Amino acid sequence: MANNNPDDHIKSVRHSLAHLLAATVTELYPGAKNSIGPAVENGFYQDFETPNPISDEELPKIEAAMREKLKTWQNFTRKEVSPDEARKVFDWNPYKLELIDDFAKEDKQITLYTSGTFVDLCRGGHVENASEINPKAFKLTAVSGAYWRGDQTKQQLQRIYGVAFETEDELKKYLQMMEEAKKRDHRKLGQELDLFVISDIVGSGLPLFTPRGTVLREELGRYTQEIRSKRGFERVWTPNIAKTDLYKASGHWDKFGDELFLVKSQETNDEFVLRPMNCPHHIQIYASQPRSYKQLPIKYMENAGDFRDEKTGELHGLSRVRSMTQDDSHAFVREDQIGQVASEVVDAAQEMYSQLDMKLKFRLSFRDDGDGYLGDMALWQRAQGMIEDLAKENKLDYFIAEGEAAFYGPKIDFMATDALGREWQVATVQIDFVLPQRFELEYSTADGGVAQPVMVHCALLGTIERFLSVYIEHTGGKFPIWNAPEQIRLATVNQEYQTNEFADKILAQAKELGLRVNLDNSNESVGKKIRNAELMKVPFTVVIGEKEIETGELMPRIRKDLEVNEKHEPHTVEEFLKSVANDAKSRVSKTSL
RNA sequence: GCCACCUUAGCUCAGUUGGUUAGAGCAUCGGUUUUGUAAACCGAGGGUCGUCGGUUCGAAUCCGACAGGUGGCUCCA
Repeated sequence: MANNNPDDHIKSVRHSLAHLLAATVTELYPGAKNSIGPAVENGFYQDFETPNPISDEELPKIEAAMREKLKTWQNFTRKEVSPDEARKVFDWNPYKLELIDDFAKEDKQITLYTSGTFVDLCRGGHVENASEINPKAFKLTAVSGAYWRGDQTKQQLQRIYGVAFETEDELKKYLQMMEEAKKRDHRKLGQELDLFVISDIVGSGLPLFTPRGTVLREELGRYTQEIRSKRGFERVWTPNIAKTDLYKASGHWDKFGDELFLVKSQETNDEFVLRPMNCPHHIQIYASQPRSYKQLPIKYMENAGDFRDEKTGELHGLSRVRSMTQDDSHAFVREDQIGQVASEVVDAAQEMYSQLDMKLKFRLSFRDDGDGYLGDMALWQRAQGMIEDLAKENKLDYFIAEGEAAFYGPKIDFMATDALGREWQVATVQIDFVLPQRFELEYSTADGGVAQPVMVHCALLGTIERFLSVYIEHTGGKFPIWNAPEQIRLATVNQEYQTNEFADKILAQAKELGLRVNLDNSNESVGKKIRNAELMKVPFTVVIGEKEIETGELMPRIRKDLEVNEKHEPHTVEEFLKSVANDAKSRVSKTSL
């Protein structure tokens, strides 16, 4: 199918390569059966049942065979067939037979595509001629397992992934981007910059934060609270466990029972749950007193530890953990306040992410027809309508995703784009009519009656751990002054008494200003000390020796990515420290030095 | 949990087809040096080769189980 849209063309190239891969593998591995093979972002894949597992060492061999075969291919020819004809062609392939049965049931026209000697069941979307595929612009990248039709209970197939582009150059660029992503991998930087560790004996998915990593956590945690504090949220503190009854009442027990960590009291035999989320706790604070319409909205926030027993195969650095910290907040509002409160938190998120130098997109996550959602349809529709109105009013860059809702209500999910152009789900705002109902929350109305509040859940960072994984990769570990674990490194030239005395004085002054500063007075060369500070990506390194002692002026060395006005001016100790302290306080990422 | 692959010193990695006391760089420690903007010099310590079991005269190397990790799948309130 000829197409002038370049996006569609590369898709056809990728899809055609999936055919080529299927043709090559079924030939190279007798008995191999291909199932499906679509074009995906940046490339394609094809699933196979194979007599023996294929290992990634075999990919180059397959790739070479693909290039050979490509030479023999010309047109993709299309043929419409009846289900029975198709069954005859694929009598050897149970996956295709299953698909044919499904298509027959749906009364779909069945089409076969032939290229070279390879026939596949396919609805189309190929290049017209195989010569449109650049043999130097694709590469097989990985082999993995994938369930037939994405169903865990079904046969697991071998999936071979490839990437493909129009030109060799684009492929090269893509591979370079992947290299850069590897360099910035938060697990790698987490170790190199000494931010967090994961200990086997503590357990997988349970990251331990070092002093440096803890600074980051706490600076971000403080920021997310400050930004909401300005908007009337009050801090609360609640414990990490609660009786199972709380989660039975909230519905979390049924919804994801096997992901809950259970804790048993040896005294009373009572069962507790390590909390997977904080809403029920906050609800109990709301419910502890009679509330009046005059008090609403009541807004609580807490950077709260949560625990979820994720399956081990799903754990990944800081982005998927078993112990996490949500910068959670819950507003209990009257129905007429939903819009106002929700747009407040949307506004908060926008302020925050612009400060963090990340672009935001908004996904309106609505329910689909499936079950597993609590609350009646009318409530859902009302809430979803409100969310969409809100997105329109705030002129958000949004799209709607059905089936992405929480079980208790629809949400706005915030997708942040990082420095490498990758999108991550971070913040979320959720409107919830269900939990207030389950916990029978109420407030007295102006006319002496009672009404049910609505809950607005919101986490700006999402979880601090997951956000850190994104943020570390976004910044590449070059943190801005305000949250840099170490802001200033003092490097002495020698170990003379006067040098140390002067350095100690600066150190004390800096600490007085609340700066995070370290002194390196080890017996190393100045070059080595600079290098070490540079490797740790410390924003300012200050060499201290005779010159500085004499003049009382410092010549700070500034990390390259920080924008400065007057780089090489000497500054008095006081000027320098105050300016760094100001930049940290106002959370600027460039510096006024 | 499932599929493939991986696990050698604190870190990054060598270690030939199974064959004596398992190596290097960085880091650490000791000494010399007292240093001016990205790596001073010399020396030392550090490993039950992830764990347990098996095959073998002999295992870091081959096989199995378990643990941890990587890439996916499934899941993701």
